[in-house]
Amino acid sequence: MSKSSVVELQVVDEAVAPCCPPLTERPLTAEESERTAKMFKALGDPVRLRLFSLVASHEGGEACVCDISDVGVSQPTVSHHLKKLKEAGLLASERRGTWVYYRVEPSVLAAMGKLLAAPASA
Amino acid sequence: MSKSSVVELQVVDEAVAPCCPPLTERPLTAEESERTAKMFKALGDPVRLRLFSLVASHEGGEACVCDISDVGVSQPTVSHHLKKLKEAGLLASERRGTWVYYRVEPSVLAAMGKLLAAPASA
DNA sequence: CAGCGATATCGACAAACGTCGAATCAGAAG
DNA sequence: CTTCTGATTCGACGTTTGTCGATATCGCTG
Repeated sequence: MSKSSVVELQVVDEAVAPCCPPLTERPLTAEESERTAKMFKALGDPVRLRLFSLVASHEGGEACVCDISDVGVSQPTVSHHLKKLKEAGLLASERRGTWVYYRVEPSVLAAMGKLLAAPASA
Repeated sequence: MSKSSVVELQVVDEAVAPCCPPLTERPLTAEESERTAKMFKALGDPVRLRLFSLVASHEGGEACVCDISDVGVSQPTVSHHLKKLKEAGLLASERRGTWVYYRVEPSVLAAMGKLLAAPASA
């Protein structure tokens, strides 16, 4: 409705929570699992994982949809997957004129990395 | 084809490959995405993620099925999910007498952690 | 061998998912 | 205002997934 609101980079902040000690440290509660699994599930599709890596590795940490649409599926499907990644809290989107840019939510990447961090050695 | 010499804990070695530079470094190829997404997908279910964390955090790095079966689903379902985790290369199983023990495939944990490692965020 | 407890497999079913083409929305440009 | 291009939404479809109860397998033990 509003032509340009204050919020450009909107995310589902519910999923961005600092959830999770390392998996090797203590078992996750049912609730933690529920929340965290959504992120893993979001990366559990080949096309989405590829889109995510395309955004993550793009210069400036963001990428226009038009730059990452060549992943072998139709454009509506790309849009659908980007939406899923956004809903999982992994990506944020911003419209700039004609194009829409996606960028990685950095805190989430760090959180997931920490989650999988191995205790150095056995 | 398996590179392992002394295999007592059998895994699907296809998925254990060292696949993957950090996601922020360069876009994954279609093939890399296909392979890596399977691991994320395996952790993309709440019950499976919980089972995995239960095994990962258990003393000795392994757990008997009987110790981790209380996750709110039926016993066949637990078995089904453990199989999925095994097929994804995340867990290995070993039968010792009456009980079956599962343990985390350590190299895979490290690989996934590296994959999500953030570039120190400037 | 018969029985028992622990896991795994099977078969079925509802729900969720990935995909597409068609239609719609949002800015930019004539 | 009309048109054009980029992106999202909609509706439909076949496939995959998570779950269960019933059944089978494996090892131990009497």
